[in-house]
Amino acid sequence: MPEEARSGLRERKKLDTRKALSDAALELMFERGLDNFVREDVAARAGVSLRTFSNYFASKYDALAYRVNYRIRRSAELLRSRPAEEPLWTAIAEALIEPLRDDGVPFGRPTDEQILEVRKLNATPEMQVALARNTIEDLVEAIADRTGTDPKADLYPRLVANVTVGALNAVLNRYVQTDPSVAMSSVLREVFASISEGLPPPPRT
Amino acid sequence: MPEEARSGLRERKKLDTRKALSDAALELMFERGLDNFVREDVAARAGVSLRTFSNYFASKYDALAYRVNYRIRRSAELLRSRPAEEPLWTAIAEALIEPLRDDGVPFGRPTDEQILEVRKLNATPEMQVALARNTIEDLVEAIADRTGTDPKADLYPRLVANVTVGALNAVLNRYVQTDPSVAMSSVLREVFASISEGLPPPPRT
DNA sequence: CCAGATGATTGCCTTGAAGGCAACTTTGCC
DNA sequence: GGCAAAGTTGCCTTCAAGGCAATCATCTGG
Repeated sequence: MPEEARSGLRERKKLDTRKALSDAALELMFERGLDNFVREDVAARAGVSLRTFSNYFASKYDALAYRVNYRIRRSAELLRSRPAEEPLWTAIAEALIEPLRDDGVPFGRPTDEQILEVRKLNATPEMQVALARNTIEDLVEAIADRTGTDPKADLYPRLVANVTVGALNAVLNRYVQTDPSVAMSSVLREVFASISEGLPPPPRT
Repeated sequence: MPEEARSGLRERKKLDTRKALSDAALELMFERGLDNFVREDVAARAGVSLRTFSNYFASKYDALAYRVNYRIRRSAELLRSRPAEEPLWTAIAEALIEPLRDDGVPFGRPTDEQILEVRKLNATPEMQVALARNTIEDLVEAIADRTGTDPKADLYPRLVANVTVGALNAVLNRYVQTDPSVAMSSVLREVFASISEGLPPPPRT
């Protein structure tokens, strides 16, 4: 059972702490830059001990990746509730897009320096690890459910999940690296439509 | 200029050291298990200092990923020399397959325990990242060349490269997770054919 | 409502990773 | 042979990861 779904004071407090730690990490990154704060700073700002930080997140990057990972988990859920007759890649695209809408702008409109920090963050291998962790498996499960395949035995759901994450990474990389004048949602729709057509060679530039 | 292409005693020695470190890491993993050796052990076996290990590889996982990364770089080269009229995904599949043939069986036929170690290794996010690092860019360049797109400005080559790596990861995961009775090359051909058809939902089991 | 059980928080500690710096050694080249 | 460039090494500091046990908060059954 996912932590988000349970109730009770204890569970809610844990969730609050996790979110507080994640937010503190993001704030510190924006204030000081990615390399100018340590886990202890994050713990201090969230009002817990360093050891407690370790109980919640395996690394600074896990804390920074929390929001994104949360969104992808939500996307996996949403994928299950998309209409059954909807084409697979449309369902995947829409499931990925919806949590982006909800999230709004957590820290106000980003300044140029903030965008630069996010770009640096996304480029680090540690961040890539943090993003890969905890998300692929949820997607594999959801896709297996939807397509009636076996997540353990069949290659198919894992393949689709990997392709999905690969595509998402490409779009995110591109989004942060160039001027985000085009809305990410429309880029995502195009990309997944293109995948469902087999990614034919000459792109319409 | 890639390190592999240069000559001279100095360059050759560096290459030898790199390979010795990578091999030592793989041997140690098979002998002791993934979690039962440290970078210092690897350095000792390769006959260099720990500090030198750090000069060659950023992490234990980078050392373990060296062979695979080397193969992928070779695949990127091979992709450029595939016939121009060949469909893109066929060219990619064949370019990925060829280096696998050359490599043979580096450590003899793997035992069950060795397969288990490789499985554990491939499952770690650290390894997934080590695999993607240093290779994606080469693939992006090669794909951009082949498709006449701009690796900086266009989303297309990055998208295809990410999808390729994602698919390769899925196959590698599957390969070590189940009995490798089917040759990897034929699985790769099927997978990329399937991608070029848009990955239609019901897989032929 | 209370007392034991269960789970969370914390401090302490050990191990390992990462990488800057300067001394020293090897290779390349004239 | 000898100088310059590049590779290797030891030493060092900082940070990360996580086991263990004590303490504290929440939960649950009587």
